[in-house]
Amino acid sequence: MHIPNTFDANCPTRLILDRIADKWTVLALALLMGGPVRFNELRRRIDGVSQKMLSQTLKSLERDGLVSRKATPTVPVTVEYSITPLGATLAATIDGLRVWAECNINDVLAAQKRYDAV
Amino acid sequence: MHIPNTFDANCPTRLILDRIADKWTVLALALLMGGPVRFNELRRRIDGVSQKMLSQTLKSLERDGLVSRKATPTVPVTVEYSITPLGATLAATIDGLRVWAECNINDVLAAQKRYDAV
DNA sequence: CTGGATCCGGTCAGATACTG
DNA sequence: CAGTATCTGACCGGATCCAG
Repeated sequence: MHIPNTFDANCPTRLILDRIADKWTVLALALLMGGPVRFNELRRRIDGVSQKMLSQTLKSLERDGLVSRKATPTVPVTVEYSITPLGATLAATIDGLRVWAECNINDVLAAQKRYDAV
Repeated sequence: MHIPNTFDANCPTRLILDRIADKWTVLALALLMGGPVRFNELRRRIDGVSQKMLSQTLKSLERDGLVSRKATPTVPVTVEYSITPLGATLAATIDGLRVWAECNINDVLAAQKRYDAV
């Protein structure tokens, strides 16, 4: 398995990337790795996400089979989102990105500073 | 090292994600893993990218210290983009995503089909 | 060949209000 | 609590033209 030398508009990589390459998706998946979380709880934990965006993000994740939604008809209703086995494998991959970010953020910021100084 | 339970608007993860969470960035990085590539060559290999978007993407990547740009003053000028050591570590991480995509695209598509059928 | 500058239509995302 | 509906301004990205 090695890197292709072209990326066709609808190769698997592009199809997946077009779907998950937004920050909310990645953040939601990462948080759900810790166990089931309810809607508003998720909203609180992801700083700056609007309820509209979170709603859309979760719906897409559910459609892709990466997250499952369970509503219990209490009053008021409570909804729990949890990661699916498939989603968990993706989240594990994505977590590598988070780790990279935490390890290398300083190098990136330094590079930006150097670049902007010119 | 474990997953945080909140994502602050300017935590490292968010800062990095806000920068690289677009398809062009990821695809360009992946392609540059194979060695230096020139502008138009890159353009051809990434199906559908406009020169404007590619230009912007490469400039951002250069600013972040992930890619280096080398112009040789031939006539006409030729410009070669190559990945930096820092960029290579990110690309390796990102490649995990590409691999995941290729392995699981069918499961995702099947899930979508199931979801849409309802 | 490798871009920058500009214009412009479409989409996205925030704000707000409302529902079960 | 967990969303949906609508409206609107901002931004993105494509097309085109131009320059070094």
